[in-house]
Amino acid sequence: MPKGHDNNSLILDAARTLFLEQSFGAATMEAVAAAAGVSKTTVYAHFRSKDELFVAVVERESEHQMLVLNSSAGTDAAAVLATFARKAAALLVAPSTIALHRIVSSEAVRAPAVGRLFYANGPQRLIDGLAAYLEQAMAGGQLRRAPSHLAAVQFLAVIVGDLQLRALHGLPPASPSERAAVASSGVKVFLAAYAMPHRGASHAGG
Amino acid sequence: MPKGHDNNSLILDAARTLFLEQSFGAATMEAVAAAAGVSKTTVYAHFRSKDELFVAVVERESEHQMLVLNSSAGTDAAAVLATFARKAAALLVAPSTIALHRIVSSEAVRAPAVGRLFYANGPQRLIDGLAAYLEQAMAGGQLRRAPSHLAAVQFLAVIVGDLQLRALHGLPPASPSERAAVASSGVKVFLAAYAMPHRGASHAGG
DNA sequence: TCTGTACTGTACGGTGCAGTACAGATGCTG
DNA sequence: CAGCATCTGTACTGCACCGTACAGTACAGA
Repeated sequence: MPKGHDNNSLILDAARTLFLEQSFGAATMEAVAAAAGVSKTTVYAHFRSKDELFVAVVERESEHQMLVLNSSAGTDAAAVLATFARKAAALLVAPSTIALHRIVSSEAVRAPAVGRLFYANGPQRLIDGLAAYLEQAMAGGQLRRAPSHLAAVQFLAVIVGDLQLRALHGLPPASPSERAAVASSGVKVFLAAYAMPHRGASHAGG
Repeated sequence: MPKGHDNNSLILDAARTLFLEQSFGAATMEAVAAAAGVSKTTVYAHFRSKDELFVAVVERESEHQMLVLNSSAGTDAAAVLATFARKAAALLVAPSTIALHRIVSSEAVRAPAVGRLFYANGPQRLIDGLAAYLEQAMAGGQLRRAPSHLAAVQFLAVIVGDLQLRALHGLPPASPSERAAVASSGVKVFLAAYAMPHRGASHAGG
């Protein structure tokens, strides 16, 4: 019965909420049990330790960090990227994303495996997905040929700017319009380097 | 006597080391005292609480996150930026920088003031310094006119790519040559958007 | 009705840590 | 030497939390 209403899911949901709202250290197992409407004993019946519960939460949660770009192969790359940029910027500074980054990076010292797990399931996939699209756009002559992985990383970096860092440190969140402005300006910078030149050229990329 | 050998400094140094190596939570006051070669009572004579000690460490430490770009006004902007990029990339992924980001972002939930303190003394200053230089280069006709603060943010973002994020999550550190490659490619992307066009144009920024 | 499984609620052991109390040592100054 | 500030070492309080034990309950199926 992989429904999503069994105690296992209830516990995971409760743990997710508390870990993200507070931190791994500040959230107690008793609070998790209470939030799940379950006894502490039951929590330990499902997860052998707090660490194991943490790993389960991170594993499930980091997969929400994905974003599909429905390329529709023929469409104008600039338009596709602009849309993607807005969505990606919103995702990268979303409260749950920020909270996840916080707790994972903080626990990454104690448990390096958690850090790798998160990065591989979250950011890495996002980058790879984007890189695949860029590769295709390069092959289709819409973008200049260049290492696609590096280009993907640069794209994501330039469209968020410092917004993610600011959010991580608890600075007041950027308004959606500010986010859109940063994302849009970032796309222009990216395209200045990677769009096919109509006339003269100056190359960019690794 | 603002020398740096009084117990106050010894305690700050010890706390810095332990907080950065482990975390705020994992470092105990007894360990701080021991590392400083001082009794726990003395630690409390200098700092009223662990939190106060933490703030003092963050305040002192975040100022090391600075970087001066000796512009020499006339020099080629591309060269200045390339040099700066290498140094900045190294700084941004340096172990102590990463560790500081980790603990601050993690404690920013509990104590938002610490997050703001760190950001203002560290990243913000770096951005502002770079923005001032860009402004000057724009005025001098070396770079296209554009909002300098946004450009500075984009510059820093694109020259580190995902290296800082990877480091935060404990992924194996990038080699100096990889860092240099990412930084150098980032500079090219930045200049593609912000260098003065020699012929035709497509604008970026804003 | 018997049995197995999953859960509840509470109480407790063990541990680790922040912060304090206190008695004594050390050293500086007049 | 007297007086004062600062430091040491140790022992202590108080507390929070992880993880477990245990006695009892709900319920499904044979």
